Amino acid sequence: MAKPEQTIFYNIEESIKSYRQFAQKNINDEGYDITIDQGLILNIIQENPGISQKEISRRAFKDHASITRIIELLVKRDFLKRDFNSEDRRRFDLSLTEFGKDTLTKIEPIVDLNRKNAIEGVSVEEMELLKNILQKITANCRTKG
Amino acid sequence: MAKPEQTIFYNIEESIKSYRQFAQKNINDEGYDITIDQGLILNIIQENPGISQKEISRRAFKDHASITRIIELLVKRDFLKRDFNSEDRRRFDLSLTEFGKDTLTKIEPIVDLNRKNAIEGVSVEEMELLKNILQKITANCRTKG
DNA sequence: CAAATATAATTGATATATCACTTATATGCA
DNA sequence: TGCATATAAGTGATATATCAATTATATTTG
Repeated sequence: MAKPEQTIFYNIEESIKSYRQFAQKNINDEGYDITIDQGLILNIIQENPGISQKEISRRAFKDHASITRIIELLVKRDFLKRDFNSEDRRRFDLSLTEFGKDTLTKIEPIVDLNRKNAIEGVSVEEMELLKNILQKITANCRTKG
Repeated sequence: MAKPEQTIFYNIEESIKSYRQFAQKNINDEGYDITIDQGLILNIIQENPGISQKEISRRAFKDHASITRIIELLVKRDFLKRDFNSEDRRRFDLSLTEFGKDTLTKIEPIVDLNRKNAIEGVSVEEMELLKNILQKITANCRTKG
């Protein structure tokens, strides 16, 4: 087997883990007790009123079981409100609480800055290339899987 | 906040998750009950006799607590043998059992094929570019973190 | 040498990932 | 209408990630 360190998958893992660590640290350092995944889910819900958990799971690229549990936590921590959907009783209406909205508003600039800092020195063309290649890999894994 | 789906980090997450899913499925389909992380750790140990858990954690880009637990599992499942190190009693000597060696030998061609298939259609130049850009992102996150 | 410090590994707590299975409800079709 | 099937979400089991604190041992230094 080729040495794992020499494969591109190692670099991909390394970069995304570095980013997650970096992003989480900057949020914690500002005094917010929320994970980047939780923030991501809050953002998706706020931007897509009426969204189903299934659709959140697709957008966040997470398993629906994970979404169930993250939402549970978000409700427990009072970031999120969950009401039954009157039209489809299998579903729930998710909405941010005032505290959730407030927190999201405050962490958004941190998240934006994190992203900006992480890609500093990478040109627009490089970003396009990077995106295209990654999408090619994703497509390979999906079609062959 | 910019839409998460439009950031490069989304593409990175998407590609690495697709790859992991694809790779794991192909190993399971061949009848092996081992995770790709466990296989990775076995490979690192086999290729680096006498390696410490600390060093494994650095190479596998995993937290040392994760390594402790993965190794625990590998021992429990009889893939790995763990003896006290006579020179430094804080450390352990890790080595693959016959079953571990055998399993690794058998999954290696699958792993190689997985990697090959996942990057099909990506040129050598593109791979170099991809690697360089990812390393730039990693470096940004580390130096700014 | 003894105390301070550093290092290797473990543990506990919490969060997330993934799979398979289940439950509840909705929808489509005979 | 009534049953088969599809869909939304939850649950249980297991694996992994991360942080902080702890334990055991080694090394450094006064």
